[in-house]
Amino acid sequence: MTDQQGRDTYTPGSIEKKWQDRWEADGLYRAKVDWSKPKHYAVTMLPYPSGDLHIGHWFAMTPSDTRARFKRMQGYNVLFPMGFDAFGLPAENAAVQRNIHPAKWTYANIERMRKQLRTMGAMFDWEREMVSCDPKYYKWTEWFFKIFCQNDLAYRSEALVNWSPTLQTVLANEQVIDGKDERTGQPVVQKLMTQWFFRYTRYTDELLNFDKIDWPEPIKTMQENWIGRSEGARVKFKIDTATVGAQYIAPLQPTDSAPEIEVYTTRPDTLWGATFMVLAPEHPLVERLTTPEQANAVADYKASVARKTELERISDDKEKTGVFTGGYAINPVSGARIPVWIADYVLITYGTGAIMAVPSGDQRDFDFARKYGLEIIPVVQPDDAEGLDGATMTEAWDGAGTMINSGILNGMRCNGEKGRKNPSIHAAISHIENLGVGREAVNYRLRDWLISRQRYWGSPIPVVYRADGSIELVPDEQLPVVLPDDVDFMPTGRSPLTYHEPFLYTVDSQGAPARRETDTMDTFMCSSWYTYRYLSPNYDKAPFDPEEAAYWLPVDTYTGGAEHATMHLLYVRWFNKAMRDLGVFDDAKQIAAAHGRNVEGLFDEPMMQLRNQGQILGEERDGDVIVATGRYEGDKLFADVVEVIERGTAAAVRAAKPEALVGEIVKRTERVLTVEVGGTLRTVEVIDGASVIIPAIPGENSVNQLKHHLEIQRMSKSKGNVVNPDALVAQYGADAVRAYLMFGFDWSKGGPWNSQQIQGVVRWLNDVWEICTAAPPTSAGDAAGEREVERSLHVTIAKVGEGLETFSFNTTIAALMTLRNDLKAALRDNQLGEATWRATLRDMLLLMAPFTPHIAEELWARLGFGYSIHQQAFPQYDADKARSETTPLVIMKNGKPVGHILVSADITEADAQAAALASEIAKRFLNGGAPKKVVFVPGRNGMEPKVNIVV
RNA sequence: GGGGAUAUGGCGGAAUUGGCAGACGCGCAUGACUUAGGAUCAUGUCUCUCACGAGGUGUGGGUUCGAGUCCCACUAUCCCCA
Repeated sequence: MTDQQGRDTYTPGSIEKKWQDRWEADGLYRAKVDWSKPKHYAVTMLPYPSGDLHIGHWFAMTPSDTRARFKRMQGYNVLFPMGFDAFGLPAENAAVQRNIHPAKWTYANIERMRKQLRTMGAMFDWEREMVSCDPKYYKWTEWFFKIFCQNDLAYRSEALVNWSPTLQTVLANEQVIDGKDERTGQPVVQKLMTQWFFRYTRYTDELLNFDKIDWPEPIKTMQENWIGRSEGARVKFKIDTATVGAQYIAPLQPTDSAPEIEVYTTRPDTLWGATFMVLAPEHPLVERLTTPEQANAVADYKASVARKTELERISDDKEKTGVFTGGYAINPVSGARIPVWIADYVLITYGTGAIMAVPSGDQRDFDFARKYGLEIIPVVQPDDAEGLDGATMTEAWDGAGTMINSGILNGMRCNGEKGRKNPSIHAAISHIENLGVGREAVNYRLRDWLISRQRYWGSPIPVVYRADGSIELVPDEQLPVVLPDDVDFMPTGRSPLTYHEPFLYTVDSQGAPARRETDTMDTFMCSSWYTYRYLSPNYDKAPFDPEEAAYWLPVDTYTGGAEHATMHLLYVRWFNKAMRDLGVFDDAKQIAAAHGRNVEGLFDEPMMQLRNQGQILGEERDGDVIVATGRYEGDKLFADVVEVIERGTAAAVRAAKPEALVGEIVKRTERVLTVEVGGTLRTVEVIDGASVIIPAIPGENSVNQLKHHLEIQRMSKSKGNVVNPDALVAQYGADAVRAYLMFGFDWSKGGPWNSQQIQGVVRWLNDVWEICTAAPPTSAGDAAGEREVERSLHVTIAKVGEGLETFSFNTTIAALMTLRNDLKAALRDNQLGEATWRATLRDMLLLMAPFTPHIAEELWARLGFGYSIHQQAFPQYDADKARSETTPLVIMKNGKPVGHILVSADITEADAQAAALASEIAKRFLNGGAPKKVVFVPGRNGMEPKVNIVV
């Protein structure tokens, strides 16, 4: 397109596809091992192929691409691959609901997303693409499972699962809403089943060490809390068989080992205050402890607990419930006979599944004891209280104080610290170890990684079960165990593998009949090693080619959402350590050493630097303007009629109905609306059964449909607030979308989409286009003006280089816009000669190339520079050129700036103080008096020098 | 419940070791060019004040020559996990 002057106008549609095709045809972004160059391996978290590229993908990937491009211009050999996390539940749901095979659905989505991803203009090396549901990928997922099994990193054990009695199947956590199956609404119960686990806990201590990696502090803190290391003791409580004996439903036999309940506690010093015990209802000793009188109560309670989710069980806001088993245990230090209860707030999967309850020291135990009338013995006396009495105390005390009622610990100091740093704990551990009733122990909140999924669309577990129940791993030469294609998705909710006979019935290595494992692996398993597969997605001798790994590993920069802090980002670290210890990196290590790389600790961590981006939310919108009528109680209106009206008619309606409340909804919490009426906020509660009238939405309306002001939500199709990147690219071009996503947000925070603000970058790109496509200036230029532009350019080079290094994309584009402003002003004033104009545009385009690769390449070509701009070096920063000869000297009075004078940029402290004191500004407030103090702040990093005069 | 974070104009957001708060942009206002303007250009835009000045980064304290930034207490909001 051309404008009135016959010049081309900027039409991204006509240049972007052209360059994308050319770059691909030329293999411009192929990354090949080149030991003569430093490498940079950048990865952005791989997408799930949901079928449509989302603006969130653009927000995550294009800034990562920009930084990878920057690294390339800095001289690194950069690998920036892309792939698909292609196993998972949505494909299976599509199969059930729409009768499409998961593979077909997934591959169609991948094909579509590949096309969409190409419109980003990113430097992905597509020849390295991996797809996790491809048998040549999951062959190695299975292989990893095998080597973990062979090295005691995988084992079978029981775990609670969500079991649907109606469907006779297991449901994933995300399929269970409020304890019910999200599709059928039928109740779900917790059931113990045998499943596969990885020994996550093997590496807990190493996972707590972050010395080698540059990861965000919040992520490290979250991983630490997630692992939850605590120090304390394991203590054994004997069951009181003497007093209850054969009354138990399942009496202990003389041959049974000593009946004991083991607990873990971080506070062994409070052992004397343990007045009862609580077992998880699923604890194996419960049956043996239950007396006939309590049998019905215990059975009923267990049944009710099975219906609760873990979340419901441990949330503190609900009242604790429990049932007495009828059995007793013996407190090992005090000898007291204490009752044993079961309660839902104790989980079988955590610790030993049993706790000693110290009501005087733990609020949950305290509440429980008060509710059921159990004894409370205070054992730590706070310093400001005296004569604590279990019968009258009102809350538990877990702080510092003096030990009381605690035998040999009496009078000892409890300093409130954790572990052996606390003298009372230190003494208690020694005591119980001497008595032989317990030992010091470290406990982790982290549990082993449960990888079994009762689903079809996942990597098979390469295991067969022989007739005698023994387990055999499928031999390597039979890998991968392939998912059968010809499966029926019956709407039972069960995995079709469980009734696919050719898959199910097989033979073991001796030819004897055996059954295949029908569970598949957690998809987090697939995404735990994809960064290695990128290196050689077609390699068939190992998960990756050691020649590639020796050069590229580890990942230098990993980017993605912080929501993966404790799941994916911990799994990848665990996996990497397991791989290292099983020798998976040994060949790569040798090759790397042969090339002179320092291999010490090279494979200890998978990703050296991690940065997180935030999330793009739906666009903010205005709230509904409503007319509410009803009954006032003070200032609050209980409305029985709420009607949404046109914004413009509010004043008229207000005049016509003075008794009604008319205004915009700024907030809504359930049925309570906050309504802005002429600048003041009013509260409206919409009563039960009130009529809500929303003319735009026909039919019956509910209070939940009222829109409130600035409502920001995650984008979703049902909310109708999805921002479609394809449409934006068609309208503004990929470069503008890339630039806006980087400019309009703090990348680490994200925020609500705003469809207006993209105009800023659109204007920027139009300006750059015009500047670069205009005829060269004919003026000879003006030395001072050219110097200013040169200075502005070098300030920009510094800011862009620094901003890209630190992922500060928004300030970096702001700097480029400032350069645009300076350049435009200089051109308008005819200050630039052709040589300076050309040199400045050259560097400006180089600075823009990582952000807006297409327009930069196009203008680069039009200005006659050689293809390709993306193979050029980043402009060299020259501090002398960025320097200005004079600088404002800020004069401050008591720390407040009051004005400035112009001085030489390299002014000395003495000169600056003298100049400041002599200035008219200072004289005015000094009034001839002497200053109390004068502080000089030297100028640095582009900041002006300052003189603070204290009066 | 546990954990992580955030709070700055009408809006998105800047602000290096504490050193001119509001860069850059959106929007808005005024003017110009136009048949027209949702295009473009120019100027302005934290608040109060004609001005001189004064105040100002969720609230209340503190440290400092100087605090958006550091410390203490509080309030509100968002995210994650179980």
